[in-house]
Amino acid sequence: MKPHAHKQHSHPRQELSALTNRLRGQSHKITGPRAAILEILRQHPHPLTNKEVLAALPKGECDLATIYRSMHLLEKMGMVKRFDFGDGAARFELVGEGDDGHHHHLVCTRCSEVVEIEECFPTEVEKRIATENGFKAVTHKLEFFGICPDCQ
Amino acid sequence: MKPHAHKQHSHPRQELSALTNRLRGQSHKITGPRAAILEILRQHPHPLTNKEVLAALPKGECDLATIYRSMHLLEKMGMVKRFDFGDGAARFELVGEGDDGHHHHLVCTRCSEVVEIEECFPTEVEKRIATENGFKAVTHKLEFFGICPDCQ
DNA sequence: AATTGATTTGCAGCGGACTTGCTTTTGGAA
DNA sequence: TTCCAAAAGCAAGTCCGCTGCAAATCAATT
Repeated sequence: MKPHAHKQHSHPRQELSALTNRLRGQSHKITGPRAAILEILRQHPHPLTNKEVLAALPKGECDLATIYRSMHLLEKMGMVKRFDFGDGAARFELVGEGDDGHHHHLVCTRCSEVVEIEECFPTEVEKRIATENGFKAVTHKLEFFGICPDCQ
Repeated sequence: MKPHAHKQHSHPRQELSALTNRLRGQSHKITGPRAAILEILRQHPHPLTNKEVLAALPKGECDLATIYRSMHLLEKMGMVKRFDFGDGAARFELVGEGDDGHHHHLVCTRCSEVVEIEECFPTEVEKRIATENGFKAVTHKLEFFGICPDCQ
């Protein structure tokens, strides 16, 4: 796996204070580990595994179990979005305020380079699929896989 | 998780002999466990986890490790297609002869009911995504999630 | 039909991702 | 400052999946 090169997220990088305020607003504590994790996510606007977050943290800063628990909290609060690239490790990305974070990626199957993708599955077709099958609250997970320019 | 109800696959159910012939044709042995696994897959034309296959087998018929190994073999031969519903367990489905097995599912997040979906991500858009980013051999994974009629 | 040898199986142990119970620490409100 | 609910650290445990090795087995050959 080579160093990640990514397209930037479309929404502006959030201030750390804005992020901690969102936490505080929900009556959660701003602890050292949580601030550190948010700062790492802020600095890497790309999907990161919990282990990658741990590695990016000043060592000894925080336990891996705490990262797992923090990600659950942030996910439940909608501050972070979970992605699955099919390699068995969940990845998390900061979500902009008021955004739902729904988007997709193009992932290189050789080097794991990740590109953010604007395109999405057509809403009308998804709605038709839902009603045809009587399902409610239908969403989708969609990721693209291929070989990046450097790996061809 | 209630009993699975599914739409039938569009391609006709294959004969077990046709399946074993495909194995034999690639100079693999037709062993008891392999025949039993193929028979289970044939009877359940829906994505099954390895543990579900084991449970469907007459008990003691075969070891879980053998199922893992057989699925790898069948996947490599293109006789089986791997799906990922995001719950941490891979699922496998028989693929028709000459088919690539590419299709998608609508999964109930409450009871895990699975419906096969005909629709697919527009090819032209996928091609555009590939060329715009310089990627080759681009495919996608796409699954839909929602609440099924019974669970609403 | 018996022989034989490479393939396959069963078993058991291992690794990685993720979770959880419990004790200690800590943020932040009173 | 005091105090306590919330959070962190640690360690053990769960679940999925993989692998090394000895024993079993398919199927080719005699």
